[in-house]
Amino acid sequence: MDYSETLLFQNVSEKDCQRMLTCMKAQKRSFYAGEEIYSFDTPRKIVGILLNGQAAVIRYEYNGTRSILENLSPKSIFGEHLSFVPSDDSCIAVVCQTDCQVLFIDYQSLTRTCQNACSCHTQLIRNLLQLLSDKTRSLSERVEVLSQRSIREKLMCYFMQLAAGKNSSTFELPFTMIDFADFLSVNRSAMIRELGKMKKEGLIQISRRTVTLL
Amino acid sequence: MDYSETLLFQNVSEKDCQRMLTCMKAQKRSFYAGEEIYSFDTPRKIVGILLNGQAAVIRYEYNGTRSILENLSPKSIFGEHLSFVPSDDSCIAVVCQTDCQVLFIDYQSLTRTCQNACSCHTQLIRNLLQLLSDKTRSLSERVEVLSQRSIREKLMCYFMQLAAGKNSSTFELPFTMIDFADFLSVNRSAMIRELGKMKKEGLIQISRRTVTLL
DNA sequence: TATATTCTGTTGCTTTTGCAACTTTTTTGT
DNA sequence: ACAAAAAAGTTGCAAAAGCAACAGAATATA
Repeated sequence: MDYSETLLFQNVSEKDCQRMLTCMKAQKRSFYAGEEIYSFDTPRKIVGILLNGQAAVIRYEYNGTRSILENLSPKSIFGEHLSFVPSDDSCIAVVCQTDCQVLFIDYQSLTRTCQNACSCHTQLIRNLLQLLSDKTRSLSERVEVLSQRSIREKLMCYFMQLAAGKNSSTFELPFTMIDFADFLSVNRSAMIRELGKMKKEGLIQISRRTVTLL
Repeated sequence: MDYSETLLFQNVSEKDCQRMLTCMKAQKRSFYAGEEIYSFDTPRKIVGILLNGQAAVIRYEYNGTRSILENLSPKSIFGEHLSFVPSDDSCIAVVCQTDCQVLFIDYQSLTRTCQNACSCHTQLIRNLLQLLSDKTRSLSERVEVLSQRSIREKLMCYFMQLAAGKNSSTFELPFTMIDFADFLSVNRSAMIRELGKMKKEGLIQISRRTVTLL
């Protein structure tokens, strides 16, 4: 794998990159679809970077409710330092939806210049800044959707984000309907009912996972 | 003002600090309670750092709905690069709730080493990393609250965050009831009704803005 | 200190959402 | 190509949340 292709090692030579990976106790691991990648219940001082595949931060409430807190695409970063705190009656984990590969890095050695003082570490921190800034942005988008009051408003808000992202009024939903409802934190059948109404009212077109805003 | 007291200029000498502030076209501005500090409608390539006072990121929907997307305490960072995208039927702004002071910095010169190549710039980026990591964490907490399904669950989730933050089961709400409802994205009277029920059921004690978890 | 304004808390009614149980369609695995 | 499993979609009913119009309390202002 060419690590310099990942955002984190952007503008770092492959050679420096390998040296730093050792220095930072980096581990690459592969997971099968459905496997748990990371649990926030037993937090470790590491960050994970999704190299490829699709994953999600999921909260399982003990009453059976499931919520998708965050949808992770390749190059997303996650870890205890950056994220969620499980409560007494829930557990939170990163679960992969497709097979995927993850790079785990020790957070301390990532943010602090090591004794070997690799000059390229500065570049690394700059890259990390970019990753975090992206994460902030995606979490803000998430807050925008979830702070909408009705199911219809949540749907429209998210659709507009997807449309803006693709720069097109037609786009694909990255979820099954089940996951989509858990992502919006609403009841699945109520959501499908609302989608039906919006379709009938001529607000959207939707077939399978393809949506068009009208 | 001693800038080295702000998180951003932590471990930077006052002298270096002043030099960099010039280099990064930093501006300190004061605002009165209720004033708009920053609007996401006409985004500028700057970040703001709240030096003191209380502010909030607020979305005004044209149908009259108001939502508090984020609550900003001193040392919080905000700006176009990190945050919210207003839609066609809403506008988003940072509004201060008390008098406050804000430091505005050009984002480009903050993240890129300038020609003068101040050695201390590395420290600055490290500090910025910390600010962003804090922001990520607070946004994640926000997502956790908003992804709760019922008003009661939202209330309890937020109360537990406040309790964890103060390390005490008694804490103060940082809002009026009106703002609190807008923060949880729920109807005010429904929220107060629910608080009443929770009190009656012995889940919490509440008088004015002081809450105790039982 | 009187008056206006904002905030808090109540209540009945309406609308939306959630829930459960079900059928139909699609996907997966052998 | 078939069976089994998972996902998508429907519906009636129940529960929760929203809304509007209040009254009383607290706060600000003149």
